[in-house]
Amino acid sequence: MTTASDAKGRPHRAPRGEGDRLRVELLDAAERLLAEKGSIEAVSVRAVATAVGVTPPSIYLHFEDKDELFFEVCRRGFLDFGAGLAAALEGVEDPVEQVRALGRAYVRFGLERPEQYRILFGQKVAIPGSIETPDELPGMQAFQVLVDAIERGVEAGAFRDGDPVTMAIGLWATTHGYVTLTHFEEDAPDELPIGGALEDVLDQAIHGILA
Amino acid sequence: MTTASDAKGRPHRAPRGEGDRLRVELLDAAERLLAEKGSIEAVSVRAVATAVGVTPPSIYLHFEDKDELFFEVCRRGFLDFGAGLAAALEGVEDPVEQVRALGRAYVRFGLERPEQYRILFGQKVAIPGSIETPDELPGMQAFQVLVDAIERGVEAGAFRDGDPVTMAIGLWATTHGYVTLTHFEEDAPDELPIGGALEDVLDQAIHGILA
DNA sequence: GCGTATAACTTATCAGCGTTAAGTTATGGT
DNA sequence: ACCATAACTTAACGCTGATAAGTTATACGC
Repeated sequence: MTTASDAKGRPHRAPRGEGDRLRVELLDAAERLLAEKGSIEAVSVRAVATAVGVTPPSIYLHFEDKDELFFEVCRRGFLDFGAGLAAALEGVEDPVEQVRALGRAYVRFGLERPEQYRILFGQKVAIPGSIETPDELPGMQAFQVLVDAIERGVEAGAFRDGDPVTMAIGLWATTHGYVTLTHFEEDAPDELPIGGALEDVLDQAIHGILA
Repeated sequence: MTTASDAKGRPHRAPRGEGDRLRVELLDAAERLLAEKGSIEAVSVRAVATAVGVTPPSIYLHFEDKDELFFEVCRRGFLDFGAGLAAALEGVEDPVEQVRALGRAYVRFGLERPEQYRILFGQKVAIPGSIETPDELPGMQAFQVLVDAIERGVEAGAFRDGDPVTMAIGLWATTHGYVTLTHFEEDAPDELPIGGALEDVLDQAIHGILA
């Protein structure tokens, strides 16, 4: 077992210029293990390393530390999320309905992928020093999509005349809170009637910013 | 140092029936250290033990494990939370203003004690098996306070004619989401303009359920 | 006031964690 | 064919949460 292949026959050493191959494999493994275990603390650096057939210190050739590794995992996950939101806008013309569609898409993502959502939004992820502007923060573009939709609604006279960013914060807070509470409900011993209230909750939130 | 007193001269062994004295001291120390360090992971069992002048294994005579210790810390904190909500209602007659006051009190707690809030509402600590009904879940009574306030508002004709529980869910989701997002903002390198939007967000949410 | 059961706490130790320093080996340009 | 070095390993550090086994002080029955 001193020679270089794991169970899948993978040679341990990548060719010269392609050290990043291991980097990607580490991210894939970390993402998978994270979905399995459900929390960052439950996924050890050692587990990630052995999952791809490599020793733990190799990770530190590609990531500053464990935090950076999992931050990167989350950043990748946010790309899916953003894509889902963007897709929700397609074919919807009315700005109010666009906002409603975004809310539904947001909640759908949160409920269909609870583990991933919890990691992205519900858990404290250390932010590496390499990130300096808010634009680089994962999820920020997704927020901007919402702000833009509201802005269109304001210009169209559908929403009240106010700061779109503030309205977006309120809506984001509502949907995020709804998702989190539904997660909590699922973990709770008996259930609150939260799960079925989405449409009403969205109605209320949107009604709150109508003109 | 084999004999039994720490820096404060505290004898290490409690009298016969009063083993719970150490339990309380451990909870106090854990709460203080949690506030200092800002996260559970940063507070080791060893640190809690030595803070009260005791060895680490002593903790396990009073708590199942580290999770239970810190869940208990938060459960105590929740008594303050409930009291804060109740206090927020005092002197406020108008149901709409009562709901607004509850929202403010909720957010205030979430922002002043972020770690405690994260543990209680963020489902970061496993719920001990000893809890069996929702009523025992921390925060459930607080939710009922909100439902009752809304119900009064509905009866007074101030809020729309609908299910108070559904409206409460929407408002709870909004405040909870607002708190969570503000936590996220504080961890971020630069800031979103979330922190100062509370009053507007509350306005929107309440406006959404007005008659 | 003595004996003794046991509550209250300690000693010693475990396996696992994230991380680092130093060593090794395969690779590709010259 | 050489050799600089990218890519990875070996070995180890100090820390963590946790447990099993040992010790000591206390309070109650007699």
